[in-house]
Amino acid sequence: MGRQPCCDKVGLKKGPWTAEEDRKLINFILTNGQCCWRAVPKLAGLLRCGKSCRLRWTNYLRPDLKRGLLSDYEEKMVIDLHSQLGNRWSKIASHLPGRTDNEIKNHWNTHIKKKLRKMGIDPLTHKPLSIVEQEDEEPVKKLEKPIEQPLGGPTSYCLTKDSNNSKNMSLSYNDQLMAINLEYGVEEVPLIDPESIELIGSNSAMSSSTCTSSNSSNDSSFLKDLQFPDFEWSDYGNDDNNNGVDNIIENNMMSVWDVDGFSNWDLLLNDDIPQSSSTFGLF
DNA sequence: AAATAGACCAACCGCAGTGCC
DNA sequence: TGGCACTGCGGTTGGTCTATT
Repeated sequence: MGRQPCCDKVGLKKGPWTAEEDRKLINFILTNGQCCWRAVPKLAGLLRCGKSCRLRWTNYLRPDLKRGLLSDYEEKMVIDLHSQLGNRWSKIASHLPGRTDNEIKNHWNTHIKKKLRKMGIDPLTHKPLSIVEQEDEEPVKKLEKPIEQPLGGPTSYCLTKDSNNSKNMSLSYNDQLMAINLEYGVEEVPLIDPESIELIGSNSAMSSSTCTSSNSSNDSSFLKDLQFPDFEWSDYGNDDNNNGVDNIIENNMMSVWDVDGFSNWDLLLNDDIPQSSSTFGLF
């Protein structure tokens, strides 16, 4: 017996989400928390399948998401992690708070892959292309899965803004590694503890540039006005130097992140904190 | 100004994993 | 133990935007 489809697709809407749909979904989750996704569309009055709702929420509507391009530091993290974990995007994303697996995957495919190739590094194996080509000619030697190594280990690269210039491209692999160690130090690529991730609670306006969706129907400006009480849609990941962490500390921000993603929301919702409260929950 | 190509990214698809009955 | 429901994940698609011709 075949498996039932995740939802009855007849009459269900597909494609880009409208602002109205976003609003409904956010209001529903803020009011009720996350329950079984299958029931969400019905209860929220949406003509979407539960899966679509979950995806929309986790990849776009969650208030703890950073928007905007990945910083150099985040890119380096992604490369390091990819060298250890391969295409396990969700695992990689778990080390980059505020970033989704989808976002990282897209960024990898559209930016990082190209940069690595320009540097003469094979994005699949994280080895110099010359070596990979040699190995391709020797089919006996099978390419192995990237070996698990500490972050900052020999498969990490220096991928700074000038990594595209010919100077860097001409570096040997060993020189590149040396450059990495000089720039960051081998021990210096920390894993970010998810528990330490916090969100801005100030009232500064969200810059429009943080609304990166190119889809006009996804105009998320309304998100600012939504029912997250005095909640700041974070743009701390959007600054040039990724000094967001500093901003977070300076702004006395509060943790909204949790391992399971939502226990804090649940706390908020269950504790009868008034919607008008300027305290966005202290955890 | 229009056409085309390439880049980007949100969303979809289908399979795998997990937990419950 | 097997079937089912549900969630999570990674690969892929397709629409939109931007740059180039």
